[in-house]
Amino acid sequence: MIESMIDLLTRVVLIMEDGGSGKVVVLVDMDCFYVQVEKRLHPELKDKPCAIVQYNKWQGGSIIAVDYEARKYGVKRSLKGKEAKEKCPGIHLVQVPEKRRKADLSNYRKASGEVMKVLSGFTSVIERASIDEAFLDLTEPVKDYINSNSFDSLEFHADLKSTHVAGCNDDDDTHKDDCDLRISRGDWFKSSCSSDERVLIVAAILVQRIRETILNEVGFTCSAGISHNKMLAKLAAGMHKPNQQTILPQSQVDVVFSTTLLKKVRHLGGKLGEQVQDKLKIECVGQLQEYSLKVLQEKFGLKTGSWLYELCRGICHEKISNRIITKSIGCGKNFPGPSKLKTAKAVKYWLEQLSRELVERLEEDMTENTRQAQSITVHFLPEGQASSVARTFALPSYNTSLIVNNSWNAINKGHKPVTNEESHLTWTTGILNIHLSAGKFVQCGKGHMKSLLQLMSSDQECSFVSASSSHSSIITGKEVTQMTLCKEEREDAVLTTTPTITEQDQSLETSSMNITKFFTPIKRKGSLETQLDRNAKRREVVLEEIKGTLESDDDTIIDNQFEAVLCSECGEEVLKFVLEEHMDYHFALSLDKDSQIN
DNA sequence: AACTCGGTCACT
DNA sequence: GAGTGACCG
Repeated sequence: MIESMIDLLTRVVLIMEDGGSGKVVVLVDMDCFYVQVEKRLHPELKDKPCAIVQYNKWQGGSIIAVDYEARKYGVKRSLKGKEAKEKCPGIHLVQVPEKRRKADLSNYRKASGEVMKVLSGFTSVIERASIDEAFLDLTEPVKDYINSNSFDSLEFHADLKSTHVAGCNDDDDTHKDDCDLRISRGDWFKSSCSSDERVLIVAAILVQRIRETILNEVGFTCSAGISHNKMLAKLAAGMHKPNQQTILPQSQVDVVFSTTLLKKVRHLGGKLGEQVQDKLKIECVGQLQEYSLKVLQEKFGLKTGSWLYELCRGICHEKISNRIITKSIGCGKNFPGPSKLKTAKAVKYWLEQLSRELVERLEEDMTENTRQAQSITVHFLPEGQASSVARTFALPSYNTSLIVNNSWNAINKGHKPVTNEESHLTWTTGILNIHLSAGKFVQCGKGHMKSLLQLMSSDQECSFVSASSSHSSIITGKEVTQMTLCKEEREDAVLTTTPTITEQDQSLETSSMNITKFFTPIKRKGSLETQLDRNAKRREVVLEEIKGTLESDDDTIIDNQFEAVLCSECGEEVLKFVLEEHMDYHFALSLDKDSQIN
């Protein structure tokens, strides 16, 4: 009786101390990720100011990533390469690889996968939040760590030099020492820390271990935020970068929020944040505490109101989903201003390029994740319209022509040509953007991969599916009886297929496995690729491409492809296996000429 | 004559 | 379920 009361009281205190979450949540954020990926590939760039640009013909290209050396000079995302050179003359601008005349981000996606794989060795709950960020739920690993260690043996002298505690003003030298000493000596356990801080400091020891492992196994540094929910973890991660980590305990929320700008909080960086700022005439998150729940709900709606009310007190109920692969795979391209697509020929050309990239990525995805996309959405932005239009159609098989034709029908439908000059149409208005996105993945049933691969590679007639046709016909189709819907979709499934155990289910490790990982980090086979491995892989990729082009496995034909021929257009010597791409280039040039004439 | 090219989620 | 739009970097 007494014991259960004490237990209850303890739980109440715990709830008060951690804002009611009862959880340990971490955000791992790779430092200027694209730059690190390129520097791993080109080690000579290490220690030099660097930025990554997409394309470079116009104003030196658009910057999409900047390292910390170059940031000192004021170089930032969305500047042009040219502007970066002006601010930082010594900067090295690395171009994103191009394939089929468009930016190709697959190097970065693959590197992201390497990181996610390392993370999955430490906890069973991971949410890939973007290509370079993941949330981890370390609640169980922290518990396990504490339970299986007497605190005498715990690493009181753990190297936590790169760990900060938010709210202790680290820029102020007097306070800085206090924070660092408390952690490095381990005094925290004996006295001054609340229980929530203690839990977070144990988490910090684990996160330090995770970050070291990422560095050792895949060669990237990252920063991390350690707190009780996603909002606080994300905020904390941004406080000390690069290659550092920050604890944000519930006890420091008020101090931190008194100076944290509204727009720095996740989801408040856009229009909503502006609205809140304007309607309430406030600048910092903490000031939201002065408003009652009722007032906030009146001004911003029931849901957003209560979200804001809790948010400014450090409370956030956003769930951490357990997913390290994406729910959709897409690719797109802008055709701004003069490069807008004005003819059917041009639109079809780019649909072909985008479809080829998409199918290539979907096929890799099927091999890696044993799942198949069931639908495609084509987004396009007609000139003069404020926003893009989206049309969805079924994807019964990974077939480029099917995607091109259905997309073309969708785009052409509300977009009537005004003239018809010889073989190509001219529109009054152009297309400024096209994006293709595949989704609605279903898991492939085990033991049926072979038949699926055959289905995929078989040279079947392109079966047209009108934009309006329901995808239920696919769901009732034969091939789907061999699959189960993806994990997250299963609850909604009306299908009566036999449930199979998915890869995802199997990858879920028990917490007892996690603890093993923390004590004796296991070197994962294959997680650290050698340069040799990478080269071998690249050769494979090239060979696969050639095979794909030829639709043949004959090695002698492949050998012939390394012969050079003279291009009829420009007279240059071109290897046979890149001839198709080379002719694509001339075709693209001719499209450009067309658009200048029109 | 241009903040790309990805992604996720909420609302209707 | 489809389409639009907000938000992130």
